[in-house]
Amino acid sequence: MGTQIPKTFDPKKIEQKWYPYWEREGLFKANPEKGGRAYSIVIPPPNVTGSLHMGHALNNTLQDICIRYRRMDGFNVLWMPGTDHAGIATQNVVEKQLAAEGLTRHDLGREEFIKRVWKWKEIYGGQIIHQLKRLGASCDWSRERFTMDEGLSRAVREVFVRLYMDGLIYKGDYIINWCPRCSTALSDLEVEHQEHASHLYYVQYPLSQGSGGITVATTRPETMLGDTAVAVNPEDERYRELVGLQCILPLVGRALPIIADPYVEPGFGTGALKITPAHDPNDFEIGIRHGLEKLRVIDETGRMNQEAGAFAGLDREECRKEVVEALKQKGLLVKVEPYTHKVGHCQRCGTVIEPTLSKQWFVKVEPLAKEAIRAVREGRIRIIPGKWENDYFAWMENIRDWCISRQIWWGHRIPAWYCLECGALTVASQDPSACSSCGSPALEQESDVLDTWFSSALWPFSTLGWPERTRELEFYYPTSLLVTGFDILTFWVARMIMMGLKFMGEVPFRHVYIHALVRDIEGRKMSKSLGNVIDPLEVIEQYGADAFRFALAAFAAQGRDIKLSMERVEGYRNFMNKLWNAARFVLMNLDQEVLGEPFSFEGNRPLVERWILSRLTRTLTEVREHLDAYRFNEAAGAIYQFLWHEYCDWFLEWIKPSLYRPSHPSEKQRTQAVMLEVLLQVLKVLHPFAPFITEEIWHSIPGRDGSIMNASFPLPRPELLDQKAEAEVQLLQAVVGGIRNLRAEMGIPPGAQLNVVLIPPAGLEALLKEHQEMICTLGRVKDLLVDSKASRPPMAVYSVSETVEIHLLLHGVLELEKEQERLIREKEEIERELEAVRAKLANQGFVQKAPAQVVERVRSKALDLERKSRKLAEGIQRLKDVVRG
RNA sequence: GGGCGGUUAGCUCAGUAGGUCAGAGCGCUGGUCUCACAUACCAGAGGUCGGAGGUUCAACUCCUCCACCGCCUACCA
Repeated sequence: MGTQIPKTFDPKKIEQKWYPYWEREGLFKANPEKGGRAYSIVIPPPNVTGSLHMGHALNNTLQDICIRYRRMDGFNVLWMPGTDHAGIATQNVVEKQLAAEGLTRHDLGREEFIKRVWKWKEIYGGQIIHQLKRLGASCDWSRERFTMDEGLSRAVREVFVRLYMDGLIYKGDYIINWCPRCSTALSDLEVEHQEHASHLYYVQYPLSQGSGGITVATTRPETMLGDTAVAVNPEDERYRELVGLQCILPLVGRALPIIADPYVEPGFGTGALKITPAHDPNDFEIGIRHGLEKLRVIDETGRMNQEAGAFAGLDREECRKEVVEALKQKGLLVKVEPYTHKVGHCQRCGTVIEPTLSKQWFVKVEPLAKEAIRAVREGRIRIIPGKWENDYFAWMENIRDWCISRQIWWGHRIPAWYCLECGALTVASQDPSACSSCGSPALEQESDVLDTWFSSALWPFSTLGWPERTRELEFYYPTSLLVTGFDILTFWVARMIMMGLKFMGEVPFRHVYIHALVRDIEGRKMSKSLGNVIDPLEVIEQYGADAFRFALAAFAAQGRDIKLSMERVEGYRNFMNKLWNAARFVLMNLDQEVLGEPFSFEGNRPLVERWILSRLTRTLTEVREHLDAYRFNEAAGAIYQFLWHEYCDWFLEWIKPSLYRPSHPSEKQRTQAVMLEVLLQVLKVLHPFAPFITEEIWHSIPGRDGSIMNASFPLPRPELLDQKAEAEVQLLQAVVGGIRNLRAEMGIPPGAQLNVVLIPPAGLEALLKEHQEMICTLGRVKDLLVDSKASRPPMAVYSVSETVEIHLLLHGVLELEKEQERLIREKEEIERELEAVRAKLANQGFVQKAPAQVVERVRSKALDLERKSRKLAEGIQRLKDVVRG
């Protein structure tokens, strides 16, 4: 007999064994020179500061499934890995480290600080890469990139310069989102809005002329120090006479014009709005429309500046209190109402954003967005599930210019130089030695760096070597698929599409698969503050990477978030163990001869073999279809169902007698060959989901050369489909099920001997007779009589399954009354069903309008039920006869 | 304010293009250590598919309204 493998599956050992093997053998390596059909994915580069969380785990599991599937299916595959320098996030981490030493980045100076960040990156930055390896990710690590690499930095400069030359990058004074903590500008996307319970303050602004005043409502009284107007709606009757007059800004004494602007909602507050163009985006717009002065009163650190007069030096929050107090004393605070509204916070540090007037660099996105919309509209890119396309369009159609400059140090420094002589700007991809305008060598580079997402936007082509025309670019671009979460659809995906179209003249990827969010079991986002984070590495530690990956795939139904808990992974750990033991069984029952021979699909086969091969074929077809459509859960489910409930529960049990007590050695070996072949195919189809265990089992079967990764992904053979065999087995299963059910209902222990008489309709007699042994084995029957003409045995319990009468002979006394009741209950149930079916058939509309196929199906169901009901009636009658004597 | 999504067995969820789709896993109940597996095997209970209308011969599946929950987004201070 065959090889022995351990009784329970130990994931840890095999994970440690196979990942290094794959790397050593170079099985993840991509080579464009080999040609063939290209299939490529670029990884969404995790932040260097990051460590693996559930989102990464899901994201990369799905990518790995796609990649391994295509690789086995004969594609020339590239999975391009790398990390993102994550400007603000990384700078924050290192600054925190410095703070622990009592230092700030300014103590070090720019150059030293950047050195320090690089040093940090070398030490801690690779963490997530190791974690991805634990998961089994089959990236081509030899190509790993970092967004601050020399090559990628060159791409960044090149893109910046070209966009600038095309007039798509400009610098200007605009109101932007300012984080006083990070001390930098942020794009709109980096601002998170949260509800705040706050107050609405009503403040009286006295008129310059005569008595009276105008009351404005504001949530931010401190900004009044920067007010340069008061606005009302032009349609508002209440204020019509005041428009054109002036009022006095309290506490400051400045005269403010009262203007009319349609933006003002008459119904909100008092209908009068104070205008602070330098600290509110809407006021800014109004300011431009009316040519108002823009007066900054809050500085980079969130404190009031000199313009705030008496309040200068105060923090924003402090100042609010003081202003309110001062107004109260002057009797100008009319009232205060509680008010809840949304306030912008810094995505990275949570500080309240200060909208501030500032000189920044912008990308003019509209022309780029137009092309990007077209690419999706025309189907050159497909977003899956399709509903996300709406979000994409909605965002792209209302897109605003993208603020790309950041006032931090860690990142791609903007390739623009100011001439200290003439003030002209030189933008160049190479460091210039002289001013492009006056030729002076006295140049100073822009100190701002670029938004991190600027370099990420280039990722699909910068990682492939752009701006060089590399073989990689030629062969692997456009990439085949992008797998990502919806949260960065706008941040990243949309921008990659814009940049890809602009600089490669072609979309960056064909498909975008948007996966769900992983939540905790109660549906809450996993977050450190909630303490509900499940660490992927702990899951791997406990249940193994394969079980974890399979679980994630099985939960990845399109359009719904995943609620994950350890218990749910456990079930899939059990599945892995099931596979393990099935393999163990196969190995224990393999003859040497079988291992030597290649499997042949030809020849006459007994029912059970035709059946399992047919079922396998269906499973393979389904798995391919589901994977091609990104229905990972369905694909996983199909494999699970087939392996556990068809291969293990029925096939292996069914063939045991012929393995243990074969009538001919050749039959045994033929069966063994099928048993082995089906297992091998399952291993291959399962490999993308569970790479470690499948590799381990693959190698434990003698005669396998090399990695399962080199095996080809099974192609279904349609000639193996056998509907007749499936129908016949279904009937046999029903009969076995009927016997088991009777036994359980009668409370007969599985050990007890059973005698059974089956009375089938004449047409089924041969089939049942032929498979008496199977029925006996699986139904645990000792003596079985199959005879369509047999008379009903007197002392027996009775059931009808698929028109086959099942009589279970009892040795003891049959409680006739009870048995009668049981049959009556069963009959009633059948009758209820029958009634519904009959009503359907009696409905003229149904019979006339429904497709013939459907009507036929209902008719035959009615016949079946009638037959069953009749047989039950006969059984009941017989019992009555027995009782009478 | 706008948009989107969810509401199916005790729990977590499938149900792809209206008619064997009322399903799975876990949990539960009863019975088994049956020579691959107790991380297992066998059997079973359990849902008028959120509510109300409508379309249709036929609706969990399409339409309308309502309720609750969640998300995204926005220029009502």
